[in-house]
Amino acid sequence: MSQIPLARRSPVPPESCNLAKAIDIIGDRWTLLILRAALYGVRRFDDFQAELSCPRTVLSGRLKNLVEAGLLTKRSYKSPGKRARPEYTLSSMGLSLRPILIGLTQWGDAWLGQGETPPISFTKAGSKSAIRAAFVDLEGREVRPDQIRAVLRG
Amino acid sequence: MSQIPLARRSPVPPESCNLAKAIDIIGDRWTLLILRAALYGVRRFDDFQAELSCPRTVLSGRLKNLVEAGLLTKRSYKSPGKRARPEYTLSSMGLSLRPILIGLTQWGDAWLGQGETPPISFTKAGSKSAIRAAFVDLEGREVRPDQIRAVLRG
DNA sequence: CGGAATCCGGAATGATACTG
DNA sequence: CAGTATCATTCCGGATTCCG
Repeated sequence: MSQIPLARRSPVPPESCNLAKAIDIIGDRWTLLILRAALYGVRRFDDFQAELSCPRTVLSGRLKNLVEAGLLTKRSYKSPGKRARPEYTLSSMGLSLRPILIGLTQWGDAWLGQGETPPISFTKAGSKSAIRAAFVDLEGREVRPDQIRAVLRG
Repeated sequence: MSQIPLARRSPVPPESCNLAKAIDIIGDRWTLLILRAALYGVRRFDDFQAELSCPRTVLSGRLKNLVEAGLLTKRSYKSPGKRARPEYTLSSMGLSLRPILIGLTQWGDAWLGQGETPPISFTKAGSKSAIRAAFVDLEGREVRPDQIRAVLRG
């Protein structure tokens, strides 16, 4: 099944791999669900709380971590005639996770959806055909998974 | 910064979203590191353990979960003249997570790498130019992030 | 080598209540 | 609304030991 050649260790130890650092930040259930909600436009504390049904203490801590990590920006927002409220919006760092979260959603649709139609799908603006996560070369053309090669720095 | 319109709730509740199900399976630090190692060819218990430096109990539990979830396949492997050993290889379900893990690696390189050259990069076979995670339409042409539209089933 | 069983201490969770 | 404070409970990581 696996065409991957046997190895005893990975070429890059987890400590020096940026994937491990990324996992330290977002490799958490609540954190990922917060980012998911943020990508759909949720910005306020109580809205996150209603969306996630998680303890407020947990939400508070995760939001703080995400702000410190630079994925969320906390600022105060005042709608006219109302008092100011804090809101959490995605920074460009957080926004750039979008392809990954959409990719993971589509992976879930394909493997965990039990044959049902996905509740949400993604298309190109002005088109009706679906898009999917993939790899592209410098010219923006798709590279098939079996064409991918890992190159060590050296 | 964020062009995402304000929303009070996400269009799909987390319970019925396959992203949430996916997060339940892989939204865990050790699990993601196991999958990372597996994608680089690690297959055996003690090799995973040396790679991750995690308690054997933890590794044992995570491997079992991944097998039950269908991401890893456990089978017995005998090299000639030696006794049979169990080995864990990625199923096609697990292999299909590759774009996501590579995408997350590149996200980490871009935002967490502190300006250093990434220790590992990815190219198309027979080429030297880098590839990156992106979205493509049905014809395999890239779709820019600002061109992505979410469509609800209905 | 590849686990399972046991145990412990600390961290996270979750409920509830309180405050500006 | 947007948090903090408190607290019981549960869970998890880590070490150790044992076994086929």
